Amino acid sequence: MQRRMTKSQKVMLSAQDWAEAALDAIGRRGVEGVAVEPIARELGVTKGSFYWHFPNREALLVAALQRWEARETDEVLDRVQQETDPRARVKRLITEVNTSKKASRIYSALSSATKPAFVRDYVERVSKRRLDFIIDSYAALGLSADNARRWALMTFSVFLGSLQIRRDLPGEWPNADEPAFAEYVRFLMVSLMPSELDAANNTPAPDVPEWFARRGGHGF
Amino acid sequence: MQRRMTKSQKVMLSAQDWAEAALDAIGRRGVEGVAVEPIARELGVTKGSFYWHFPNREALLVAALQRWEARETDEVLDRVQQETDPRARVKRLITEVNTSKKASRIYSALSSATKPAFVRDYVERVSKRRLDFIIDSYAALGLSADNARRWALMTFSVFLGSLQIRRDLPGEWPNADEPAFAEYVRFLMVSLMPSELDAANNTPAPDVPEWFARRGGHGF
DNA sequence: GGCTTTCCATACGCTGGCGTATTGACACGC
DNA sequence: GCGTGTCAATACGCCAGCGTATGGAAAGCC
Repeated sequence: MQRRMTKSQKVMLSAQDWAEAALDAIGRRGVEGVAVEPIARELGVTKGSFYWHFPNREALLVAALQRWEARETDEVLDRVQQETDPRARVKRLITEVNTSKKASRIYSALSSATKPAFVRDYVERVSKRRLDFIIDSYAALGLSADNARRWALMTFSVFLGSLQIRRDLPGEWPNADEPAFAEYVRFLMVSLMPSELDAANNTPAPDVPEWFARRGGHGF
Repeated sequence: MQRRMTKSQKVMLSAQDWAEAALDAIGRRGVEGVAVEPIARELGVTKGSFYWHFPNREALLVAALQRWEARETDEVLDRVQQETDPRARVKRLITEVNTSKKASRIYSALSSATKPAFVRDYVERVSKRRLDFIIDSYAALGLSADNARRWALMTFSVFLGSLQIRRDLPGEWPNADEPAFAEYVRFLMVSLMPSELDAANNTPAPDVPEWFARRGGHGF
């Protein structure tokens, strides 16, 4: 990628560069930390540059969010969607608990943001798209709609919770190179993957749903 | 609780009142939203009151965080700790996915906060205490240390993830009064509760860990 | 009823970030 | 080369929030 430059070899910034820097700032300082002048300093320019590319700060946030939404849907989901076998796809889904630290920080920063109201819309769309995709993946295993939904909610919860644990308690989470990590992922694999039995009788009896008898139901 | 008042029936604020208002502000506007003058307006006073009770804004944040840490440890954990039977305790733990919306908003706001560095210390302490408690609860079922840790990590992840889903996708989460909610909780109960078999043979074979054979191991 | 303590109001200066206006330096078409 | 368009620096006014200083009202003490 050849960047545009001036004759004196100084980099010319584009709106995309600003949007990317804003996304990075969201990950490091939160949405409130997306301030024009600090980002300009980080980019080595002044805000005179910014207000040529954008009308105001909100427009920068929108650009960053669009960039984020596109990445989270197109890239991440496509990466899993290439798995055609339903079971392999769900397995791939489970291993996604080990996503990049930067991506997870952006996600949770946006998730807890309140001030520009439209941020919540982006978060909601991305989250819903992810959840729906997971539901579809479980449905492809032969589960009923209700059961696919339950499994997907649990798997999505594990995914989101793992991101938070890795950030809040990095010492408690096994490193990707340790054997404990691979063991934990395999543990999740067993716990988050329904058995063929679940896929078979997925017409829940009114009193005893099929998932109830899965492992015997320990007397509750 | 009798509040102190002046003769003209005007409420006298205490430092605790400010800390509580700050905690509320964290839940509604995030840590950055803890601003002295806005909170003063909400409390119906001016910041002249605040700077009598506190030296500066950081002290207010510390007071709010101390209050939060005390509540999250003493209250919440004690509520579960009253269950003496190990199995009942884990079950009680799982139903805790349905905590108050306000508490969950505070937790995630603090979790994604970056600016005052000491916030992370409080979050880490509270999170670690929660996780350790869950680990102990699973260990009380007879699981080995490694297994208790795995189950606890998954359960804690589900708990944290559920909070986030309820906030980001409130429509996707079943309401507490719907039957779907009770069904989902029972589903979690089965999925997050190890079988007696797990508790029995918890000496992992080197090649085939015991959790591997739990449900047959679907060929990975 | 003075005196002190407690709690709050008011007024002020300061800083950081937003947005605008103006000017300037290249690059490019022609 | 000479306008014209592109990108950026500088200077300015504005506002919100922090922290300080000072004054003041009510209550308690004796």
